[in-house]
Formats: sequence, C-alpha cells, structure tokens
Amino acid sequence: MPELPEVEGYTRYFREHALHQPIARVDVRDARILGEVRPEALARRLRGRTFTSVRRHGKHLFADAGAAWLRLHFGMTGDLAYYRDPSDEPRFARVVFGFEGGAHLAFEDMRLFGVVDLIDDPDAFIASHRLGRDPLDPAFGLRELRKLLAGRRGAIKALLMSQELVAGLGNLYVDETLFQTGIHPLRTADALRDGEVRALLATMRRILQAMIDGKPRRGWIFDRREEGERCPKCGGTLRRATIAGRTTYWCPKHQR
DNA sequence: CGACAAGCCTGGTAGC
DNA sequence: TGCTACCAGGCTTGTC
Repeated sequence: MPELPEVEGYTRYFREHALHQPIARVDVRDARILGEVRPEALARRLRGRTFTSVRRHGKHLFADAGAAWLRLHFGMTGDLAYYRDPSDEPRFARVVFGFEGGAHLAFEDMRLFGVVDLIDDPDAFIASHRLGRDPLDPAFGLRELRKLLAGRRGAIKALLMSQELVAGLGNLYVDETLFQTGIHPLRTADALRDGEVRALLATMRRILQAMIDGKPRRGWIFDRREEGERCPKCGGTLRRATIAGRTTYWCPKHQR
C-alpha cells in the first residue's frame, strides 16, 4: 500500500509524464473519490491549464495547476497510469485527465480510500490538517524530533502512525522502523532515551530511502509479517497483536 | 458465506 | 475546564 516511498515514486512519475501539457478534459468516473471539490468545479478549474510542478509531503502529492493545486492521496490501492490509447484506461480509473496531444493520466483506486481534490495552497493544507514534518526533509532534525516527543505519554507506535509528528509512515514502515531500532511498539514516546530517538530518525530515513531506491530488504521484517515467523535479526519468534488499532508485528526478544 | 485488511476521519469517553 | 489519549465505527472490495 502506498506510504511515503511509493508516493515519492508517484511524484516522480507525475513529474516525468504529466507536466507542461495543457489539460483538455477532466473526466470523473466516480465522484466518491473526490474530496471537497465537485466534479464540475474540478473540470472547470483545470481545463486549459497545465501542471507546472509537483511536490510531495508525507503521503500527499500536490501538483501546481496555476490558480489551484491538485491534491492526490493514494489511500491503500491508489495508483497513477499515463497512457495514450484510451483503451489502456485502468479498470478502476476514478479520474482521468486528458491532455492536448492525446495522452491521459488516470488516478486509479480500487478501494476508494484515496482522495482527489483541489486546494488553494499545500502549506495551508498541511497546517490545517496538522500534518507533521516529512521525515526526508533535511531541515527536520533530531532536536525537533526530541521536542515533538517530549511530554507525549502515548505509545510510540500510535504516535508514529498519527501523521501529526512525522507524516508519511503507515503501518508497515512504523513496524519496520521500530523493529530495526529495537524499540517495542508500546513504549511510551516520552520515555525514549536520547540514543533511541537518534536511532529512530536515522533508521526511518534509511528505510524510506532504501525503499525509494529499490534496495533489497534483507534482514527486514517487511516480508515476514506472519505470526511465529523467525526474527531475521536475532532468531526470536515474531509476535502479532493489535496495537493502536492496527495489526502489529514485532520481535519480543530484541524490541524492548 | 462472513471475516479481514488497509488509511484516515469522526465522534465519544476516560483520565489527568 | 481543557487538554490528551484512546477506542469504536464507517468507508470499500478483493481475498481468504
């Protein structure tokens, strides 16, 4: 499912294919995918314009269309497809942008957890939705992370899932980060030692970057989400439980 | 056939 | 009282 690394991939895909072509038409195949904007308004405000740049924050993609920004959120089954032949339209295309010149960009999403919307300003959106820092933002540092964790009595897993501290990690990457850092998902955020917070930030960045780069996941828990699986790190037996409302896997032997 | 999984929002409650 | 934490429920649909 699309978390930060996958959305980074979509952002690059969008940048590579969908910029600098006048938008001839916008076809909303299923209005349930839309956020605030109505289908007619989406089409009216984009038609004749071009996407000039695209950026990402956490799991959100923002494309600049001049007077407005297109916002895409990929939910759990969202994807982009760029193609010329209309018969190549994906089965679950929800919105299709048709460019002058005949190319198409489809936002597809089988399970409709994603969102297509039009907003005025990405930074205002990020602020109003209380999204935390993007973990790959170089300006985001250890000092700031420590400050964010201070006084938070909730479980670290819940906090990393919430998007309000750091934006972009979903269930799988939170588990992976805690696994590789050796931190138990139920640890109180406030009680993490300085070294653990440092490892947390460095590890999540390394994991996200490795995924973006398509590196192999040797020694990760990522592909072993199964109760009773062997811990690739220490030979312990992986445990499974619902934590923060999500299926959570961890190694009780080395995550403490 | 029903249960389940996912991300994220909403609304309610409990506790300091 | 106000804040924080935390829970259930809803949305959707392919897969088990």
